[in-house]
Amino acid sequence: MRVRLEDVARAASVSPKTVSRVLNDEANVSDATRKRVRAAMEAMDYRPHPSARSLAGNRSFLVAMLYDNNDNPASTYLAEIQDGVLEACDAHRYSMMVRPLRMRSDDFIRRLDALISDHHPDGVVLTPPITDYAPLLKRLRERDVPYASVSPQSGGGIGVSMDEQAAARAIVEHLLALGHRRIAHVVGIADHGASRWRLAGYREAMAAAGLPEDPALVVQGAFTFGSGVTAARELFALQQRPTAVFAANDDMATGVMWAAGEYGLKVPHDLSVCGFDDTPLARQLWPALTTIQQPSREMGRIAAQQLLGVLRGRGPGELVQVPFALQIRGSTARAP
Amino acid sequence: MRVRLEDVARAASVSPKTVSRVLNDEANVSDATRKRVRAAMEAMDYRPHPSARSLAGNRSFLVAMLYDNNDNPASTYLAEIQDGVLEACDAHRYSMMVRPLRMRSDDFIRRLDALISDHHPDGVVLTPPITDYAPLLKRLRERDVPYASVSPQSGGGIGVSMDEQAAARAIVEHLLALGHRRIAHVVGIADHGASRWRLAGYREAMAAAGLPEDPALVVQGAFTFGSGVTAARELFALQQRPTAVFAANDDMATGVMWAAGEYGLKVPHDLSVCGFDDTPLARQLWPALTTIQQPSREMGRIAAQQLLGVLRGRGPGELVQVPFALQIRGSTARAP
DNA sequence: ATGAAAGCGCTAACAC
DNA sequence: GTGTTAGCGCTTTCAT
Repeated sequence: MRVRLEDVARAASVSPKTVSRVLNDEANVSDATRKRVRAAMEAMDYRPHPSARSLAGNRSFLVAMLYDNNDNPASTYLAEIQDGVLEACDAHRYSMMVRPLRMRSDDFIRRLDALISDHHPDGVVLTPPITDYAPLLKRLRERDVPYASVSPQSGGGIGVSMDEQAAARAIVEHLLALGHRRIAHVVGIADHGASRWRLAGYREAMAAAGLPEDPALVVQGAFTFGSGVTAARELFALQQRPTAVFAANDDMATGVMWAAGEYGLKVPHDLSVCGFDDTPLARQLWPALTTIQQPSREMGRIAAQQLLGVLRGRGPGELVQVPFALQIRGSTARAP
Repeated sequence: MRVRLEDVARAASVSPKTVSRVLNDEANVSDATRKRVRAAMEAMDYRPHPSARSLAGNRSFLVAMLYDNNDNPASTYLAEIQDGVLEACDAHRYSMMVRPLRMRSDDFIRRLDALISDHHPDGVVLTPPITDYAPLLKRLRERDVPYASVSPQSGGGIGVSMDEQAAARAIVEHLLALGHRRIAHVVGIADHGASRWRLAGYREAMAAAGLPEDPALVVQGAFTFGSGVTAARELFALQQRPTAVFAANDDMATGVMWAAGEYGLKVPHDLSVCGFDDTPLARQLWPALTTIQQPSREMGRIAAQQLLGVLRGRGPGELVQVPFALQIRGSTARAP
């Protein structure tokens, strides 16, 4: 039969309430008692019943991870974040649920409300791009649901972020160091923070090198392979082709490499290409892709840790900054 | 304030128990009453409290999806399955949790036990390769936890499967039709069902074409890009090189294409390459990869539906077979 | 076909 | 520092 809190209490010769206190790391239990209760729990392999706990305590020990499955980033990226979040939740014996939501759908808020009413998560972790969706944030605050964000655009909340602008700058500086001057940039979906930062980093590096911005070299993409192909065709049709292309993510960079093949351009001999994210794909291409590595798994873990800190009453939480790593591979070489 | 079952009962002028009956689709409620109660629920936007429900009813309305995050398949594959499972769970107002587990770890069963004791899932969905891990299945049966499998090797249980052997046969027949005779196969991780079926299909097609098996043309891989590269190098070093390579998944096929580049072999002119799974990568390579498309998302949904059918007392469930689709792309062409 | 009473396993509020 | 009492919101069992 199931071991209940009451059984532990009897075994440790204390009241149920005391066992509850120990279980929840509350104060006002003497060290001796605490130890005795812990031993009893251990010996009996006691597992608190989550439903009883949440019913009585009015908290669910549940964290929901929200993501956009419409114009979402690469599935690898999300999978890694998810693993990180899960890891942190496990460590604190919280459970996690995942919720795909469509930001561009008009019943977004209704679905969010349903999630909250149906499952009562104690908090949520937000992943890009919904990290910056104002109506969502507003609703979460209205309903008093704490949240932590992965790579938010604004700095107000808690969670984790990476200096994407500095990373973009670093990758463009790498191209500049290889002697490239006509460097193009393929932009991501307009309102995503990722797109803005990477574009800003590109501009900053170009300006610092004394290169005036050539609007023809900045083309719009949409984070997909196909949009990379289209953007690259536009670039290759120019009178003065770029000698290097920095795409705002690896998928678009792959599209650029594909289009290069169509145009008979050899990468990296005729054209250097680089991306952003370091998806597994980046290593599998031939030549392998120069890109920026994000510690996605760790970012997921950190965001969840910040949220859990708040839920467990361990202070207000913060926005943690993580480092990036420039991965130089075969797709970039000296300018022709 | 929260609307409770009792409030609905009052509004519909019935007892709480009757509302409960309606909520759970039980018998012994007159149509008129049922309708009235439903209307009241709707009007008040009633949401049953999941914890109260599971505490009193001794069921969690929770489905756990188990996967191996050690030698797991591509993350895209799992992400799609996950989305499908989630879709089915949502439709029946079950919640879903995901659990990475390491099959090759000695505390596997302990972790499984912890999952069951801590979260009390009403059932679990198993994904390859843990679908076939005997100790796991045994423990689930011992603890009376119903499960449904995605692509199990043995036919006893419920879930969903695809005729992978027929698919492998089809892809090899495609190569044969292009005039290839020296067709190599890169095998996946030995004990995975996927590896066995795909190898069996290869053999079957070759035998049917009257080609004796050449052991040198069957090399071991491990489902990873790197293992595809290694396997291909082995093949290209042969006196008589193959003119086509069928790799047991897309990642390995990508490795084969990479190695072909190293050896100066043009795909598909000098060498045809095909894979299995139709990951997004397959379309992004250049040339794009001929492969087998699995309806992963739908498979996840179907597996979950079968499980939910059992949990909801809707009969015993079955092992549903789904069709595959041969995707012919640029990586395969007439034999040189 | 419907209802009354009891209780699932835990925690909140309040004693002491 | 510890215990007592009364629920949390639902389902069970057993009446009727």
